[in-house]
Amino acid sequence: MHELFFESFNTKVQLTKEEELQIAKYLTPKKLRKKQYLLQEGDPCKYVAFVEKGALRSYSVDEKGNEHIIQFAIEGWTISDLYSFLTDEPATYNIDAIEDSELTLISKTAHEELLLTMPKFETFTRLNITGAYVAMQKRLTSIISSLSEDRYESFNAIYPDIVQRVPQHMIASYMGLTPETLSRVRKKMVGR
Amino acid sequence: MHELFFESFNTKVQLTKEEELQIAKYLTPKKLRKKQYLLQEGDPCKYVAFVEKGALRSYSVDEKGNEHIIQFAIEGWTISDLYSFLTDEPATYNIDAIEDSELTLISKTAHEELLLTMPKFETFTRLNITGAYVAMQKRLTSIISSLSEDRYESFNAIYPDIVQRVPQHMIASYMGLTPETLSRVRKKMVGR
DNA sequence: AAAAAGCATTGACCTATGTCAATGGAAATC
DNA sequence: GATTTCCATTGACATAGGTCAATGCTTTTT
Repeated sequence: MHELFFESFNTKVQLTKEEELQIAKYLTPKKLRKKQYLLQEGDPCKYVAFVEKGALRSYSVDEKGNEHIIQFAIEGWTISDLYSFLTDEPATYNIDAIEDSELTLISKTAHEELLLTMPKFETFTRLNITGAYVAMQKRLTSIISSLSEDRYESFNAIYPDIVQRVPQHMIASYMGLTPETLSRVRKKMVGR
Repeated sequence: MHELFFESFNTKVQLTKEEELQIAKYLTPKKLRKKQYLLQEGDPCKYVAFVEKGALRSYSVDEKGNEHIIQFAIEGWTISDLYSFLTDEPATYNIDAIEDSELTLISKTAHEELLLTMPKFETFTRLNITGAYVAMQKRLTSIISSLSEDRYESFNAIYPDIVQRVPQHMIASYMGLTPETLSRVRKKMVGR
C-alpha cells in the first residue's frame, strides 16, 4: 500500500523508514471504479489524490453541458481541485476515474499537519507544485501559440501512454477541440 | 529598497527584523527602462524578479514571428522563466519591461541557499508558486471553455489595472487573439 | 447471444477568428 | 514643434473549427 507514493517521494526527498511510517499514518488508501467520482462540482475538495494505479481526469462542465478536461492523472501523478482544497470553497471541477483505480489520499488536516511538522513534506509539496506549474505553463503556451496539429503531435510525443489508454474524445476535450475536429486533424496528419 | 517585497513576504510568512536583514543580503535591486529585456530567449534565466514598481511581460515568439504573451507582472507580482531558472536550460521565453520598472532580483544561488537555510523562505516560495498555479489553472480553464467575449469581460473584472496600463494588442496576445479580433469583440460588447 | 451504449468517422453547412491592407489619431522621439 | 512610430479600428476576404446528423464498429451490459 502507498508503494508508488513513497517511491515518488523518495526520488524527490529521501526519507528514513521511520519518517515513512510517520507519514503513512496520515495516508488513506481508496479504490475507485471506472466512472466513479472522487469529487463533484459544488462539493468542497477534501483530498489530494495520488494515483497508485489507474487513470483519472478532472474537468469542468460549461453552460451548454460540454465537458472540458483540465487534467489527466495516471500512475505517479497527483490530482485535486487545489483551489477548493486550499480555500474550502465549493469545487469548480469534477474528478472521476477513467479506469478502475487505486489512490493514496491526503486529507486537508493531514496535509496541514504534515506541512507544519515535517519539513521534508513541505519540500516534497513544493517540488510537486513547481513541476505541475512548469508543465501547465508549457501547455498554456502551446494552446495560445501552436496549431492544433502541432499540439496533437506534441501531446502524442509527451504522453504516448495517455493516448493509448484514454478515448480520443477526451484527448480532444483536453486540447480544447471537438471530437470531430480532432478526428479530422488526425486524418490530415496520416498523409505525412 | 525591497519594501514591497518584504511587505508581500510578511503577509504570507511573518518575519523578524533580523530575518529580513538576513534575506536582504541575497537580494539585488535592478531598474529597467521600458522595452529593456530582463531575459532573452536562448539565454539561461538567472533570476526570479519581484516587481517593486512598473510592469513587465513574458512572451514567446513563434515561427511566424508572432509574440504570445504568457504573463504580465505588475507591482507585487513575480516573473521569471521558471523552467529555465530551475534547470539552467536556455530560456524559451523573453521578459521585458512594459513601463520603466524597479525590480528585486533573487539569483539562482541566492534562491538555493535561502531554501536550504530558511524554512520560512521555502514556505514563502511554496505559497507563491501555489497561488500562481491556481491562477494559471483558472486561465487555462477559461481559454478552453469560454467564449472570447466572456474571457475579455472576466479579464477586465479581475485585472482592471492591467487593462488600464497595457496596450490593447498585448491583452489580445495574452488572450490568444489577434488585435483585430479583440477590437471587434470589444465593439460587439459596447452595445450591451 | 442479444441489445444497448459508447465511440470514431464523415459530410454539409455555419460561425468565429485570422490575414492583409488602409486610415486616422495618439504618443514618443528628435 | 515637427516627424516618426505606435496603436486601434474597419473592411474584404480566407480559413480553422464548431454543429448537427448519419453510419458502422466496438465494447459493455444484460
